[in-house]
Amino acid sequence: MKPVASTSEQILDVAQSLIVAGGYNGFSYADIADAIGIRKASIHHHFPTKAELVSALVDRYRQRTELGLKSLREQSASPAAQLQSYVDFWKACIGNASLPFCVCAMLAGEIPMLPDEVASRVRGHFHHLAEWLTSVLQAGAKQHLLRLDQRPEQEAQMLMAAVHGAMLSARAFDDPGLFAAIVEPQIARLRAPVR
Amino acid sequence: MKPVASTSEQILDVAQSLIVAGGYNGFSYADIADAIGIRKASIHHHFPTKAELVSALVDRYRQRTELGLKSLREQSASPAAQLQSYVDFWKACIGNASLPFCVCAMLAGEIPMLPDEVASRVRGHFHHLAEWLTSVLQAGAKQHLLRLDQRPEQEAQMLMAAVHGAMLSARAFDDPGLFAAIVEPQIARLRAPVR
DNA sequence: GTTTATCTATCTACTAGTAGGTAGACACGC
DNA sequence: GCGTGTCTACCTACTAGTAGATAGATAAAC
Repeated sequence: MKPVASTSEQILDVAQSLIVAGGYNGFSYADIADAIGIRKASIHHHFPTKAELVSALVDRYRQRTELGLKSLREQSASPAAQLQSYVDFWKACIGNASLPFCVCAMLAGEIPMLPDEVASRVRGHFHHLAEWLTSVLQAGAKQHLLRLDQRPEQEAQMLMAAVHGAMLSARAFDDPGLFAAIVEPQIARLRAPVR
Repeated sequence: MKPVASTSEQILDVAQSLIVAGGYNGFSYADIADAIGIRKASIHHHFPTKAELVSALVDRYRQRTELGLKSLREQSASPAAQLQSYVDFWKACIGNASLPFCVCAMLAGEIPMLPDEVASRVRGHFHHLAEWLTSVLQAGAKQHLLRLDQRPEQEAQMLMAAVHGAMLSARAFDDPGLFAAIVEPQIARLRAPVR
């Protein structure tokens, strides 16, 4: 039996799925209130302003991501396996529609009109993810398990863009399988043995 | 001297730049009215509903894209040069901040909550772009000027995702140069002579 | 052990402002 | 005169956010 989530966690859960569907301006306090059966004012008790709510959401999202990526590095044997696990995570999310888009990718598109406190957190997530990918690629190259055509930082950026672009295409073409079709060859290219 | 644009064109111009900044829910009739110095009601005269306005905008955007891509195929010598010109177009847009994001890429992220008439048009743009890229890649492969690791349709999807992902990263990292840094190696990979 | 005070989470009811959209009048050009 | 475009003035629904009340839990004071 899963313990009942606290109200503030429930609020963040609903807000997350609404943001994934429609971005920062795509949901309202009323939407959340209706979804979990409380009043709008109760949400303001937990998160006084919308900017604070979304900031808290991004903080939680980043904390979970950091935890996930860290345990990935500890559990997965090789850098190649780590990359694959990262991609597999999103493949599963998009496949079963549980989290069919990265919250921060969604928000990043709206950066020009996001409250500063939210925008800077979204940028933080991008920087963190880029660093993680860079270090994995670097380790793989050092062990001669991955073949990089570019500097690790640049390969990391390319991979990240591929992942986010693939999420968008999967949505635009309404084809979850498209995500893997786009991302897998990129991984395969890195994994290919030195020729 | 550039002729003064018609009111409805001005409305679409402003709407486009507002959507590029914040998506479908990131602008209002009032924003447009303020920007071009007319009243909200006048906008409703030209575009009765918001869904119609954005639909017209996407139609115009697609028409311009089709024209641009068609003339690209006619003017540019080789398929490789055509790909490069396509990428250079976006490089310039992002560099001088004139159109630092594809309208349809922005809207595609919000597809789950877009009005149907808008969503289907956005999907149409994605399909059209994928077809154009596919045919260019196919021609390049036939002439042995491009080296494809995957089927042309799949290479087209990969390139498209790279372009959209690169737009997002350029925005998230607030670094226009990042777009080229991500996309150029992908083009270079295709252009590389057969080994 | 009862009283008093404080804290937490919720509620109802409200605010000012904004959303998209409408009705009807006015002016201009063909 | 009729169509086109713009205006003022308005509408209803919804926005984020606030005020103030209530109920229950916790804890300190006597």
